[in-house]
Order: sequence, then structure tokens, then C-alpha cells
Amino acid sequence: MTSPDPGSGFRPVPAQVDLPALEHDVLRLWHEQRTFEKSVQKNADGPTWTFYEGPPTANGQPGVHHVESRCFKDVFPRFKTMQGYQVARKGGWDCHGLPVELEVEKELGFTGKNDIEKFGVAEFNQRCRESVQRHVDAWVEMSDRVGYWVDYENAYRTMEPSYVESVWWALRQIYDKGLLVEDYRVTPYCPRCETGLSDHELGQPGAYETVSDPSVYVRFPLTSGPYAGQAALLTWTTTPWTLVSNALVAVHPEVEYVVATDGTESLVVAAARVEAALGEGWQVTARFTGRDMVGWEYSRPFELVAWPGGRAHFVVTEDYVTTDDGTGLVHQSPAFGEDDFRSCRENGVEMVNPIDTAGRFLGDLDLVGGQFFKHADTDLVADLEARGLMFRHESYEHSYPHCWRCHTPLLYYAQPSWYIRTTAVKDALLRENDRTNWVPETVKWGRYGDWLHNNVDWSLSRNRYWGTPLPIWRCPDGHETCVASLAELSELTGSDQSGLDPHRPFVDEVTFTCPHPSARVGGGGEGSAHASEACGKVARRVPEVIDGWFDSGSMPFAQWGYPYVDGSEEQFKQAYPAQFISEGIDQTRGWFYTLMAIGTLVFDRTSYENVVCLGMILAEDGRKMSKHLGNILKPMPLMDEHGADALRWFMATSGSPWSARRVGHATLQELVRKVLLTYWNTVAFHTLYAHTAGWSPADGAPPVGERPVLDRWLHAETDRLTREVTAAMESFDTQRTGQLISQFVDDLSNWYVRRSRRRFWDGDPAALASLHHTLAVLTRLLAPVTPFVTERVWQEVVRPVTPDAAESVHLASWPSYDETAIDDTLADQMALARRLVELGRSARAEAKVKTRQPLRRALVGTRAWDALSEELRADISDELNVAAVEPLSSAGSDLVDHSAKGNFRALGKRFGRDTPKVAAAIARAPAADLAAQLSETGSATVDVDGSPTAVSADEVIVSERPREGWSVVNEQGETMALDLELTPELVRAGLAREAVRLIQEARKRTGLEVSDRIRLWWTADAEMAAAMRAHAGLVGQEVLALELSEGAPAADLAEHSDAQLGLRFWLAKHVG
RNA sequence: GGGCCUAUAGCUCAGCCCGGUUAGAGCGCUUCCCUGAUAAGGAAGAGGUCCCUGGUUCAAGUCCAGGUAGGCCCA
Repeated sequence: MTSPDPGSGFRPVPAQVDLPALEHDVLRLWHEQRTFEKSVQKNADGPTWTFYEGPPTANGQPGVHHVESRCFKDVFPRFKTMQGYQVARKGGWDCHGLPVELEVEKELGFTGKNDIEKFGVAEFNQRCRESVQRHVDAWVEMSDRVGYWVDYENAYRTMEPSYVESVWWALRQIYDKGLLVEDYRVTPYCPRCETGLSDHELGQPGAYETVSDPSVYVRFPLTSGPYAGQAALLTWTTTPWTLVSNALVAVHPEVEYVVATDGTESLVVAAARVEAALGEGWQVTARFTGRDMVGWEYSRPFELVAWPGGRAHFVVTEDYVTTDDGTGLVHQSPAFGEDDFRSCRENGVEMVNPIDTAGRFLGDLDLVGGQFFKHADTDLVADLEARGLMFRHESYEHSYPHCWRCHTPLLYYAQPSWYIRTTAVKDALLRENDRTNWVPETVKWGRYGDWLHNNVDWSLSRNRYWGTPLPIWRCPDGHETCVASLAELSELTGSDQSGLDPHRPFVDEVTFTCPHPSARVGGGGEGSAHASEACGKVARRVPEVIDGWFDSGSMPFAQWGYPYVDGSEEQFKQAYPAQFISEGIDQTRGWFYTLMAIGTLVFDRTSYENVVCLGMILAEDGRKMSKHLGNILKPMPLMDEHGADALRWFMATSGSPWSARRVGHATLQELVRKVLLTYWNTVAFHTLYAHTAGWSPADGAPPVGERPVLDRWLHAETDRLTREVTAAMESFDTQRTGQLISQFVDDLSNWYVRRSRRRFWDGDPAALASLHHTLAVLTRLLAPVTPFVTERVWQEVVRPVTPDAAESVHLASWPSYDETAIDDTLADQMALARRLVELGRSARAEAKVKTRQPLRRALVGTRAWDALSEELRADISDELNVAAVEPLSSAGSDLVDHSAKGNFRALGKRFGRDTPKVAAAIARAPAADLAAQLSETGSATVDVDGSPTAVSADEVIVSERPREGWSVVNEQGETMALDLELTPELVRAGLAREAVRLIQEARKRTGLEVSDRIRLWWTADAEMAAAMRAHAGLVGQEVLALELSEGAPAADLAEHSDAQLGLRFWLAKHVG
């Protein structure tokens, strides 16, 4: 694209446009002119509007759903930039975490952590580092193509040492508050990845899946208590593998339990479950509550693991037990399940865990040794059957959590891990959430607020390799030192560690002498050494790395390397908190949470003020895009076909951005045709006639107030549009923006321009100036959503003729509007005129009279007739091709039938429950009289149940309907009647217009320019000839014929003819 | 089991906050009209249990309650 030379005037833009090609030109222009950089710099002195880039994990190819968030993260910064805010957009990449490790494992063909250890952690992490780089190019390319402006040159990367140090600093803040602690707890655990998962990782899409598990009812014969040797506890579980380490049976203290017998055996179940669990034919022989059962002992189902001593295998009470399903008796195993773990601990049962960290039963066990936990069910069930302990065995469908990346079924598994005690700051989190603006609003106290209310501690540590190492060093005596920086580490070790790569395995090799006083153990606190009685043992780093979500949630400060990197303090202070973030709604418990949690933990202040949550993007068939279904649309080909503007427009305006939406070719094609091309063609129209007329804004035009009504209307509506779009954008409502703009574009093209064409042909400065003004405003209003086509239009339509225009539309100012210029009265009148035109067109169609046939007059019945200006009446008659528009009443009362009905909305206010009666009275009353009374006095009297009641004009809708020989359409109290009587003059005028249309078509077919003058020869049948002679001046003017001759030409020219109309003609370009 | 979202024409979706007369638009289909910018535009036709059941009200697609179905998120 060439840079237009200001002052050179318009050149016509092509009516046909290849949008994707145009976009590539625009990308080149932006690149050459460094438009993005300029757009940030130009507001350097303005207020800042801070945006945080949620770092994508460059761990795969970007998909169409990634385009969605990139659109929103681009639209609002562009909008705010135009408003004068400085919107810095620092890019970022999420580098750490399990997904990266998994990808590398897959490449190397690894199946578990042993392989990694053998391979070497240093080499493995190096591969991870390289893997992250691999997809970055594709992401940058896609982001660039979609027009996402973000600074990738200075992007942060979560694996940079400065980033890691900043994360360490934050961890230390949390540690010092006593909120970073190690605890022995049951967590969701992935045996394949051999690491625990945090609660919000369980919240990732795909984590829960419906699976079919065994549902077993197992007899636990009682060995003590009143029914020892006579009855068995019947317990229910869907995880037979946990029975191996059964420790206790829990019952609810208040629930009634019974002994039931079928004559051959006796079983203990909850009273409420007898029929459901046991079936028909069981007699209850004893009743008691759960509390009575405490301490009853039983023989455990399996003797496979040695029991470490201490009490076990007896009944306890727990409030969480329900009788909704199962038997009302819950088996408990200390290592599996949070409730189980707590209950066992409270009842003095020692930890027994027969499953190793890879999810397999310990190798030396009989029956199940070495088996993966889930696979052991079959053998265990068979063994229970064989020993007569199985009462019932079915399968049971329920949703079970899986590892969100590798899809292995999770264990709830007790092991030591590090937690952030987010529960301790729950009130602060709720407070911070309260001050946050969520879009849509329901997420705030719905999905997200709900999550906060049920907040549990953040399980932070991962027993993995590629992540930010947990910066806690511990000596054999258990003294902890939480290290906040490499400088501090240098101090502790007495050697320079500033060049250390803060990753495993290098950081693991760093040890130092424990600085703690020998008496103190663990816990957060001073962390300072008391030299007098220093412990002196060797402190080594704990082996864990941290949850990658902590990295991404730390980006508000870590992207600057705060507080260590020079200048980071200022940068951070200026950019905290953010005014705007936006991601998919799946980030509710991901990034949205970790950002808020870390901000609140470290600064007591959440890190964002406005958050826009986006819905899922589905394939055209309404299903998720998946390789399996073969319905994936890749973003790059989609944009090559339809353009990035089209995809952006779709993302921003189609449906509710926060509900699921379907994207497909048909949808994109339609919006290109409807919105983008209509806009483009309006621009093309403008440049065509501005160019032809040699017009430039500098030529001047009459003041707006003195221009024709259409121009005045257009100006007022342009200001209205500006007001409405600005409000919509301020409230992050792109859907509304889209509705407003597409409606406006339609009005502009199909009303203003169409009605004003003749003035453009004549080069009328008022029309050209009006349209030019509106296009300049509209282009800026559209710029944030469709930055490409608007840039081209800016370069073509605004820059060449506006000396002080910004060099890019994205460097221009957001349009302002004049509230006083918005004219509601004019808008109402124009709307009425358009409704009347619609009625007229309808009446013509009804009467089967072509629009080209002029008619003598149209009669209009409307209460607002007087408000219609002469100008608008003229517009109506011109549009409908009638010589005159007159009020219906002028035709005399004998021409008109009246009908009247009540206006319920108005009547309801006054009459309430009597509304139907009054409405009926109005309908009953003689309509003509009613109409006469109302038009004379503004009110009328009707008879309601014998009592005269006055009704006003706005409470009655009067319709007028002419009789005989008229084509009439009426709607909502407005009537349009066409006088269908045709005089010979009217018929001839109609024929002349037919001739004009034929000649115009011929002009177009022969490839003449719209401004070319012609010479015309014609011959015709009698009627047509008469029409041509009578209207020769008009025809010549319309078709730009400087010479008009009856008879065939001497020269050999192509003949055009229409047999039906009886016309033959020849035309030639007029030269000179 | 809980929270949230969605349900309106064959399809995609407005309208619902703030109740009112005959419920709209686009796409697709049929017929016609218009057209010196348009890949457009217009008129008419066909196409609707506004998910269901109750309630409030003179009046419910709209407000309230309870369901149903689908989706998302969690237990």
C-alpha cells in the first residue's frame, strides 16, 4: 500500500475488494510505519490503562478458540488507545509446568519419572526449554495475522531467572506471613505424573469424566459387640482396591440402623436402605442408632497387608455419612480420601498405604502385588466372591477425576506437600472480589464467588522437574530457610550464586550451613540467624517445584522482575492493578483465581479491576472442535479465506461472547457480505463521486443546519451512534457495538445513500461533505473491532483530504459527539417517513403497479401528518414515484372508512382492571364519529357500561381506510393509499422511465464510465415514440445524452432493443 | 447433590432488565419490485404450543415459583 499524498484529492477505490489481500497490505503498512509502537508512544503523557497478557503456554498449535481471546485482548486496548490512554501491551509466555514435561516425555518415549531420572534432569529440562520455543513462532504468526497488537520483543518468559527470582520473592512474602506450610494431606494425585494436583487443576476442562466402576456390597463379619458372630456389617464402595487397607467403618451417629435377616444370614444396614441395598424378603430383627454401634469390631476384608499395631477395624461415627446411596456404612482407608484420612487420624489409626507413588500395589503383596490400583479391582472382587464376603456386585456410572493432561485416573492420596493457606485470606479474597467488575456479572458471585466461598488451601508443590523450584532449604533437624533471591542465596552459601540457573538440578546442588538457632524448628518467621547457637547442619533444598499456575498468577510483578530488576519498582507501581484482563471462562479457577489470590496474599490487593470472561467456540455443527470429529477449523486458513476482520467481527459481535458460539464458513460469509462489504461499498460510492466531482472537504459546504433533511438526519444519527457505541465499549459490550454499527451501516447505505444518489451524481457539496463526515466517524468507531479495512479506508478517504489527519486510524482520536446535535424529533419523523415508504411499496406490490409507473397521488393517514416536513413529504413522493403526497382527510370523508381500537398500554395506566371494558367500548363506538371528535377536540366520549367515559387521542388508535379504486395498506394506525387511476400522461411518463432504465443498462453493459456523456439514436412504436418525444429532455438528462436523435444512426453501431416496450436504440460515447 | 448459562420460525439469533394491541431480524424457500456504488436493497407469501406446569396481573415471550432438556463449572 502506498502512502497517499495529502491534498491530492480522492481516487476511487475499487468496488470489488479482496479483503484478505487488503489485510496483508495493511499488515505491511503497520510494520513499516511501526504503527503499534507509535500508538503506545503517542499517549506517553496520558493516563495509563493497564492490560495484562495472560500468557499462553506455547505447547501446541493455536486454534480458533485462541483467536477469540486475542480479539478481545486487542479490541479494548485499541479503543482505549484512541481515547488517549497509554496502553502498554507486554507479551508473555508460560514456560513451566507439567504440559511441557509431558510433551517432552512423549517425544522421548518415556512412561514415568524413572525414565527421566535415568535420562538426567539437566538434559530433560534443557529439552523442556527447547520445546517451549518450538510453537512460539506459530503463535506469533497467528497473533500477528489476527491483528493482535502485543509487544513480543519484550515479552516475559516465566522460565527467565529474573522471573523465577521474582516468584521466589513472592513466596517468601507468603512464607513470612506463615501461609506457606508443609502438611500431610490427602490430595488428588496423578500416579503417572507422580505428583499431586491442585484443586484448580481438577477444575480444568476434561478433568471429570463419567466412568463405569464396580459397585460392591461387602460383608464385614462382626467380632465384638451384641451381634458378634451372628451378623455382618454390610459396607458399600465403588473402589474395591481401597478395601485392601480398610481401617474403619463409619456410620452416622443419628441415623437408625437395623439388623435384617432373610433366614440364612443377618446384616447390619441403615434402616432407610434395607430395601434398596438388600432387596425383598428381609425381616428387621433389631433397631439402634449409629451411636450405639461405636467400637463394634469386625474382621477386615483382606489380610494382604501387615497391620502396624494400634487399634483398627471397628465402627466409628462421622457426620458426613449419608443414606442417599449404598448401605449407610462407609468403609475407610487412611491413605485414600480426605474424610478417611482425617477420621483415621482422629481415631488413632496409623497410616497404612499399600500403593506406591506410581499407583501400583507394593510388589511383595499377595494377589495384587505390582498391579496398577484400578486394575486390581477384578482380582479383588473375585477373591471376595470366593471367600463368600461379596453380597452384591454391580457396575456403577459416576464421574471420576482424571489428570487434566495425561488422562490417568487420579488417586486421592495422602502424602506430604506444600500448601498456601488461602483459606486464611478468604475474607480478603471475598472483599477483593467484591470490588472487581466481572463481565458477565453473574460469574462474580456465581461460578467464581461460589468457588471462593468453598475455597480450600492451594496445593502448591509438585514432585516434578520443569518448574520454579520451591525455594525452601531444610536441614536434618527440620529448620527451614525460605530464600527470596539469588543474592540471598549467595549470602547464605558465602559464594556468588548470581549466575545460577534457578532450575533443577543446579539449584538442588546448592547447600549451605543451616543458620537457624539449634533450638528452633520449622515454621515461618524471622528466618534470621542467631549466630550464638547456630544449628550448623547442612541445609538442602526440598525436592519439589511449584505449580505452574503460581508462575502465571505472579505475572503482574514477575514480568518486571520486581523487586530486583532496576526500574521494576516504578514499572510495577504504574501497572498495578490492571484495568483489564480477558480470557476464556475456563480460566475462572485458573488464571483469574491465581492472579487474584497472589495479589491478595502478597499485596492485599487484587491485580485486576475488570475481567471479561469468554465462552467456548464450537464448530459449525455445535460440537466441540476435535480431531476425533474431524470438525476442526484452523485459524490461518479461515482468515486467508474470509479475512481477520471477519473473524474478529464474529468473535466480538456474534451472539453473547460469554456463551458458547458456533463458528463456520457460512456465518463468516454472511457477515462479510452484510457488514464489511456494505461499509466498503459505501466508501467506494463516496470516493467515486467525490473523485468525479473533484471534491475535497476544503471546498466547503453549507452549514449542516442549512443542508437537506437527509444530511441533517445523518449528522444527528452519526452523533447518536457515537454516543451509543462509546457507552457500549465502555461497558465492554461488543455485542451491542456490533448491533449498533451494523444497523447504522445498513441505514447509511440503504437509506441515506440511496435516497441521496441524485445529489451525488450532481456533485452536491452538502451531500459529499455529509457522507465524508460520517464515514470518517464510522471508520474510527469500527477501528477497534475491524482494524484492517478501517485502516485502508482511513488511508483512502480521510488522510488524502485531511491535512492534520493521523497517519493511521489507530493513531486517531476516538470520535466525540455533541449531545445537543442528537435530534430525537427528527429521528422520529424520519422513522415515520420510512414507515410510510414501506407502506407505499407494499401498496404498490399489492396493486401490482411497478414503481417505475408514476402515480398521481398518495394519501397518507397518520396522526403525525402535521409533523412531517415538506421536505420529508417530498422525499416520500419521490421514493414512491407519486406526484403528490396528501393527507387522507383531504380526500373527503366519503373516501375513508375508519376503525378504532384501544391503546392498551395507555388505557391500562388509567383504567387498570377496567381496561378491557373501555377497549371494548372504543371498538363498539362508531369509528368515524370517534375519529372526528378526537381530531377536533383531542378527546372523545365512549359508553362504558352505561356511563359516559372520556378517552384521549393517545388512548385510541384510529385507522383510516379508503374505499374503491385505491390501493391501501394500513398498519398500527398509519395508512397509505395510492390513487391508481392512470392518465395517458402518466402512462407516457412511465414508458419514458422504462426507456431510461433500458438505456442505463446498455450504458453499463458497454462499459461506459458513470461520468461519460453519450450520443443516442432511437426508433420506437407509436406509444413509446410519443413518450420519448414528450420526455426527451428528461431522458437525455438521465442517461447523460448530449445529443438525442430519432432514427437510426449512420454509423455502424450495436443495436439495443426491447420488443415488449417497442424500443430500439444505439449509443456512442460523446467525444469532446 | 450444588452454582451458573441456554431454551423464541427449518437454521443462526434479537426482544426479557422496565409486562401492553398483530412476537421480530438475518439465512434458506416461493413470487414480484428496484438498481448509472453494492457480493446489495425492497414488498408479499410460507414457516411459531416463545421448553413445560402453576402463580401474580385487567393483561405474561417478558415478572415469580416449581419442573424438563442441553451446556459449562464443581462435588
